[in-house]
Amino acid sequence: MGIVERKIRHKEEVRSGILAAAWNMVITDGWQSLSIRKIADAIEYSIPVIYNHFENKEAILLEFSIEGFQKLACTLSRAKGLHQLPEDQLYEMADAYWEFAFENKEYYQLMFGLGIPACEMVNQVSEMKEMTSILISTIKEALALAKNTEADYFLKFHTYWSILHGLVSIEMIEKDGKPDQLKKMILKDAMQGFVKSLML
Amino acid sequence: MGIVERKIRHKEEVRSGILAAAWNMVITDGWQSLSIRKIADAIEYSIPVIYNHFENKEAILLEFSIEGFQKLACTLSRAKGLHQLPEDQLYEMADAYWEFAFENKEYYQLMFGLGIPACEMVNQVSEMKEMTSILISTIKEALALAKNTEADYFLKFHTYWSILHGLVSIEMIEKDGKPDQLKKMILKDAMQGFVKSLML
DNA sequence: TACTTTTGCTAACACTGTTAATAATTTTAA
DNA sequence: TTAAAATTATTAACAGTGTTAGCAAAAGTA
Repeated sequence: MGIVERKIRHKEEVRSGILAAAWNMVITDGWQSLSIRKIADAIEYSIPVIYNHFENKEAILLEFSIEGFQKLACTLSRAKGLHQLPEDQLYEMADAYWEFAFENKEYYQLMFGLGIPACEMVNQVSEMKEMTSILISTIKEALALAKNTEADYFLKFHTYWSILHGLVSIEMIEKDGKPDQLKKMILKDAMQGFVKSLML
Repeated sequence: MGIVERKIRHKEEVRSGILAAAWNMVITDGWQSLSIRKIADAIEYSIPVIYNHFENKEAILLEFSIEGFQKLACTLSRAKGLHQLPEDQLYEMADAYWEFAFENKEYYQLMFGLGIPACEMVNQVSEMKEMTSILISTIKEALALAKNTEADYFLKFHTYWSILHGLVSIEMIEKDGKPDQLKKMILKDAMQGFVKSLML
């Protein structure tokens, strides 16, 4: 008697229906506008049904976040397989990482809690340009000896800031705070690498 | 007649009272739990009064965001002033940037929309470790020739990932998307610098 | 057919940001 | 001093949000 099978099949249909509806809304209007009520509306079930499949809203987000990390891990693995030399692998993986992030913006933003509150704001903040100009002028001075174009400065500035912002972001995401001494070492190491690469 | 002066003084008192109450709540319970109602409650005024001073909730956040960027720009400027050589300035500024971010977590998180939705999640995602291990193993292989400790791998991995995550984050924050070609150049430049620094 | 279990729904709770209409107060003018 | 005007603050509501207790309906079992 495949009755029980039909039941769990139906249950999974509803479950994937929830995810599909949710994903549809995310693609259309972003993570911010995802709501339980709208999902319930889309799947034509009442609200509490959703709570039979997911403990809460965050559980749905977690589902997508896991999916995102799976995809990313897979992408990196494939990229690595294209080369033998670790250097080449690092280039390829960086490329793949970057590509993934922008071809799967929704995933990436969810995975790393990105640009949700300040997204619309940061660009209005003129004070940010002040900060930017301090950084970029120092980069210029650091590269003054060699012959560099304006584009070079821009690239180096971006790298410099990205290292900092990336270090900070990842550190803040991680729950278990590292010892201060280790944190300092991470920063120092990253900066030494950058400055070395600046001086050719 | 200082009547009008008293009025605008009072108005500014209310305004700064709103900000003070808001900041207090942010320090205590984070950005997520900031609410107009709670602010109104704290300053012992009704809700609409807040809308006489700020257009909406985001405007209050914007106020703090601007404050944050001002502080950061000031901090960087002071750090730069401590040295003459641009290399030293870059080190010092990186240090100051880092220090600022973690001594003003609330500011930094707001400024760059950080770790809000996924903060509690990312650490639960075991799939992230899969991605991490791919990266770290490749770093290991890249450094295999020289004699390195486990700590060295860890540091390089952090730098590598931070560059990527930082680049992506900043790119996503910025409203005006750069041309794809330029994006590619930014990534390439950052990666070349990193790999160069890897090879001493 | 009667009982039990699963399943789904209604309705509510406790919140959120925002605003229209109204009352109270204060300032200005007669 | 009194009446009109302008400012200021309030109440009450709208339109949302996530979440859940209690109840009705359907389905499976005896």
